[in-house]
Amino acid sequence: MSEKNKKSGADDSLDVIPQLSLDCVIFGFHDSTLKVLLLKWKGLEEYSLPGGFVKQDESVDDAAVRVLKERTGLDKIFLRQFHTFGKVKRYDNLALQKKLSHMLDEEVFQERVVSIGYYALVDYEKVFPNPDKFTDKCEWYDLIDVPELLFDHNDILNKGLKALRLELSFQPIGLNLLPEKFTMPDMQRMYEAILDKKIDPRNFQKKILKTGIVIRLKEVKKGVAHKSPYLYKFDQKRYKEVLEDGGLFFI
Amino acid sequence: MSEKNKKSGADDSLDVIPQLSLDCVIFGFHDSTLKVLLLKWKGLEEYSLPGGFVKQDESVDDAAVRVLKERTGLDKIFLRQFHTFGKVKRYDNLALQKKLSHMLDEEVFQERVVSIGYYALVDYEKVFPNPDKFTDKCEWYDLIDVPELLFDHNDILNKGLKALRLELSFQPIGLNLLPEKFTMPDMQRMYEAILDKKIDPRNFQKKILKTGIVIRLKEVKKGVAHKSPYLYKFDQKRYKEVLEDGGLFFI
DNA sequence: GCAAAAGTGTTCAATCTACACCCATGG
DNA sequence: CCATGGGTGTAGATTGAACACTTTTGC
Repeated sequence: MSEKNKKSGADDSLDVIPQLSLDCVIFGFHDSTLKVLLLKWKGLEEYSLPGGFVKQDESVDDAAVRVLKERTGLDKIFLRQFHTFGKVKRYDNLALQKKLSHMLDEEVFQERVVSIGYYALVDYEKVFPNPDKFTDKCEWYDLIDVPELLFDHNDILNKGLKALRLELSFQPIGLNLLPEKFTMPDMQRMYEAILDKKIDPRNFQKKILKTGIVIRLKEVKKGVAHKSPYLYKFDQKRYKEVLEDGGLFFI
Repeated sequence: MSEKNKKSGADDSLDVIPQLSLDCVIFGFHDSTLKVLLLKWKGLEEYSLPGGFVKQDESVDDAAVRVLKERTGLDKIFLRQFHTFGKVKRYDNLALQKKLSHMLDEEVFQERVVSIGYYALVDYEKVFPNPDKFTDKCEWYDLIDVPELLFDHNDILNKGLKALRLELSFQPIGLNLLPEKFTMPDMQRMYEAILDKKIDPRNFQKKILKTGIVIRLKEVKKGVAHKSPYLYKFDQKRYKEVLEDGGLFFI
């Protein structure tokens, strides 16, 4: 969605930085799988990442927070800038122009746009997807089901996923991706979904507990079939310490 | 140097992306210390990182290569984008305007600029520092001697250094920072300079040799006092493999 | 009572860390 | 010949990987 332009809009669009956008890869976690939030464009069968332009009086980070809030209703979430995409031709302008001519002016396609990529980790349950004026659907997709996206958004998504996986290796993750109370298997499934590989539950638990980022509660999760698992919550103080120390730990 | 603008220049400047610049933290290595290339501005006692704007018909990466080539004469070097700096006020516009009013138009300071940070690792011996039209000196500085820089360039420098240190932890480094033939102590001193810590020479050698990225030559370095050290060169094929595999190795 | 997921400990291998002495060279 | 930096191996500690059985629950 980032490829709108100051010439295309009307009211809210004269005060943005031209030729510079941002795009967000918004990850959520549900049913043991990693999901991404995609927007379906009006009148098209095609999808893109949520994105937008940077206003003259807001920082790029704030713009990302705004886009995220607009699309998911969430703020105070985990958001990381991971790369800026600056190729001259980030997509086939001509083909795109045909597809989008019903809602964007011609000039939009004459100017290249540099886009700053962010990824976010959000609590799937708390998100209320909310399309914008160019799009009519805003939906979660399983990573493996992600279709071909508009612009170079498949590249952005892949690079964002790579950055997330790398970051996972030396920073704690989960505070914004899991619900407040969660079980150890929940957390393990999150790691497995992100890394796309199986992890041994004994070794996993040992590692996580050693970091001290989680606290076991006195409750167990009831109402599930089979043995009731313990509930945990994050020790936010410790979590932040580990984040800042870069307390390298690998899964 | 990135804060010039299409309005400030004359000939070469109308075809750049407005409000978007790039800045390069150029690291070199000499006398066991890590150096950074800084530019001194004409008529001022102040310094900045080398930087520039992105032309409409070049990619951001190409623009960084160009800036690097202009300032150092080098190409085919190691260059990495590490962060995009997008605060609204990246520096004190008013103070800066006073300092630079003799060579930049007033409007330059009215528009904020977002800057993409790159760091480069170059062979100190092969660089011919070359100031640009805003600057009259282009010199290497020891990291610890870096003065207060213009704009937010101290921030950019620090973040670039941090990114380099992190990258050092899981990627081979040195191909562009050391001369073609080097000794194991040379390489160790490079790591020590970058990480700013002492490393045990036996453990260091073991680790480096295990990765296979260097090949011991049949020659030794002559003409130095004390025992002649062996010379090594990089096994470039293996080096690139390890780079791509992200063959995590820690020092 | 049975099917399915949760919980838990040990062993072995690999890796990391710490550490000290002899050697070769130029001066 | 001596001062200086280069070269090298081992032992102990730590960490990582592999692995299986018992428990609890809902149905």
